[in-house]
Amino acid sequence: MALNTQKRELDPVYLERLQDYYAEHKVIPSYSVLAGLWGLSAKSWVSECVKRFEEAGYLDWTPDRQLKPGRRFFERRLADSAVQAGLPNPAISDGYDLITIDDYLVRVPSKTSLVRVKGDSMIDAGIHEGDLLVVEQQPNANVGDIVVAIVDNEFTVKYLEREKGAFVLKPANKAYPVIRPRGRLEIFGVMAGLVRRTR
Amino acid sequence: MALNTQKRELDPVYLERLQDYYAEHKVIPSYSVLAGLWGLSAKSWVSECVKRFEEAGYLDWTPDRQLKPGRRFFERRLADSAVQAGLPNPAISDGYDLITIDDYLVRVPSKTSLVRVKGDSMIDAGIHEGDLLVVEQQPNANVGDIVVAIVDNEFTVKYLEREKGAFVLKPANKAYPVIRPRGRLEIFGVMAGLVRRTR
DNA sequence: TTGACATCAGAACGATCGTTCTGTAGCTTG
DNA sequence: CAAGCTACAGAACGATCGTTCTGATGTCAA
Repeated sequence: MALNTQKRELDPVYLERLQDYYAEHKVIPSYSVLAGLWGLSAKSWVSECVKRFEEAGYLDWTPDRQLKPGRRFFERRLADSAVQAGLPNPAISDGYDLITIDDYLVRVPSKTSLVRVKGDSMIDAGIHEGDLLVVEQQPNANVGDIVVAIVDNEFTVKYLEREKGAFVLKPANKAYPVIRPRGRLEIFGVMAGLVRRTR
Repeated sequence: MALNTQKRELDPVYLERLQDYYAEHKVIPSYSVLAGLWGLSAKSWVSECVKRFEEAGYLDWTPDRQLKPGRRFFERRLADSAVQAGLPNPAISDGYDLITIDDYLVRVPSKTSLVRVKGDSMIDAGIHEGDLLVVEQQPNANVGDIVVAIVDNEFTVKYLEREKGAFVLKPANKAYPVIRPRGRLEIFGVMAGLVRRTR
């Protein structure tokens, strides 16, 4: 039926099953479990299939030779503006990798927090009330960054700017005043991203 | 130094190291690798620590008794507006509100796609160029929804509105015209959320 | 019909796995 | 200062790991 453009085919169903398993357990199973998952009863054949997925970039190995997801494993079709007919076939997709949303936003898990936005003082920066701000915790920031600062024992999200040698916090909404902190400005972290749920 | 309110402490540094390892490899390593990661040289002690993380919900086991991330493994601290002194200790914190970003945004993985936003036609809805739109694929939508429609073989993000009995696509930017599709309006999906990365 | 090749099954094997047991050093508590 | 606990190290052990080899079956082109 299908033309054998490659010398070797790899079964997209196998990949889907593995991805579903991973989605549930967040872990790549052992070869014996894989055999059950794929309906095979020979580990040797599992080994062969794993090699193909490895060559195709769907699986990889840690430095300690543990099986792990490869670069293309998390590809969720990033639908681009040009639309081809119907839904794209992820197994043949060429090109791009988009990973999980979490990975997209979080670089250092241990230093990343989420802050829920209150008020509309940053509305002109596209930051709405109720949005979740992805914040990388760090004690200092650069001018122009959107920072989460601690003012009067509360979080506040503002642009960090410099004014006459002193740091000030500028809202992105003309209805709000610039905050000129007396004394030291305590910075909780820098905005690294934003998450909004609309349904 | 620290009061031993719990009979057993678990080292938050261990968890952070493991989370960072997982962020890099997407896999929980073996006990020997964990020993290296944590600077221990006895697997017996690794086993003990793993048990504590398991009891705390940070680690878990697959049905096949493989170690996997637990329910709290991906939790990120949702910092609320009221700030307590200093940084919260994620390992001992109680009363937290922790969520995972993927779960927050994606309800039905198999029907969820990401679409990168082009242009500023929805700027007044806080949707910027370059943002990733979380889209739940479905062929129809309600009036007022923000939809991703297919017009002239391209994705376009607009409000779905009704005008004289016909569906129209309204931008959230006065500089753009309302789109009145001739014939059937093809809807790719409905916006379920938004993701923006700013660094 | 006969190779050539791909797809699987099954078994053997050394390596590595996680568990468990014993031992020790340091700190607390009484 | 003795008892008890925590925090580790080290070794032994059976279970399981992934690799590799042999062989059966199916398909397809020559």
